[in-house]
Amino acid sequence: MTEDGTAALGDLLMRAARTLRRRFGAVLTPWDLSPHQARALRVVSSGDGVRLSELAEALRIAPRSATEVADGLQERGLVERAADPTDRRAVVLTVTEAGRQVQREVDDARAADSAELFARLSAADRAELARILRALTD
Amino acid sequence: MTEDGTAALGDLLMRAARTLRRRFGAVLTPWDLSPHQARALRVVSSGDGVRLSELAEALRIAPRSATEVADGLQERGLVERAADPTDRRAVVLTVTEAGRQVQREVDDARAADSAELFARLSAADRAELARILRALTD
DNA sequence: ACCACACCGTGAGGTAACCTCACCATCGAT
DNA sequence: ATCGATGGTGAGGTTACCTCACGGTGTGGT
Repeated sequence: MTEDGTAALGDLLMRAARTLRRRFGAVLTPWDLSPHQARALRVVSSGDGVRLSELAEALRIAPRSATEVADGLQERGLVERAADPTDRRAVVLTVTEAGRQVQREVDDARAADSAELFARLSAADRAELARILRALTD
Repeated sequence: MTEDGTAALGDLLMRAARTLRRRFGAVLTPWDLSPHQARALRVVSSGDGVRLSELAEALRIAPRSATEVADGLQERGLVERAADPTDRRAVVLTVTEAGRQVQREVDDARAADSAELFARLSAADRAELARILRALTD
């Protein structure tokens, strides 16, 4: 059943991702953000006026936990809570100017780190990797 | 600076790994093991007579935390503690018969799941992916 | 118009998996 | 023989999740 080495393939993928995750975490230290917070900031930055429930879904965490993530970002002044004009139950998160700035910086730093890591691959291999991974995850 | 899309490549890799991790976690539910415990069991199974400090290093956690992982595995009767004959300070972990059995089952289940996931790739693409990932992580 | 019901965010409280610090037993080199 | 380094663990803390319960709000059925 494993003659084609798919188990080993999974290991390789996990290992590569671990390396990436580790580096990503290290990249974030200047801003004192957790990977999760960075991801949340990204979600809020891209969609404008994101509901807490939407954030929870995007981050794949319970709604209650999204509240805490939002708290953390708000304490740092990176996002703001506002009432949703279309639904008075809901709260929408909007990125602040500072948040947008941080998001840009983090994005750049991450891109630079990614570029450094993937530099050991040829351009052709990078394209090939992207194609295969895309095929793998639909 | 991101004209070659390396940042997106990182995203793709993370995403694929997340899928894999999620599935792996799901695969483990019949044995009520956490991914970390499964990994620890694997380490203890492969090397025979593994020190706690070695386990900590393999799992990349603090020595103190390895104690807890070992506790969990020992409570389930999957590993045993024994004195290291060459160093009376040290404790070595050995896998029990039950542990070896569980390890085999988990390994098979994981391989089967991996095979299912990677089945959507052609054999050529699987080989290509393996080659590229290996190049990426040395 | 009413009402039952679903849904939004959050307070309260719990858990799992980490961590650091302090400690004792032991080892190895001087 | 001594003394600094090492191996495991008790004590206690942090973080990032979780579930449950609740008050405020939208919505469809009658």
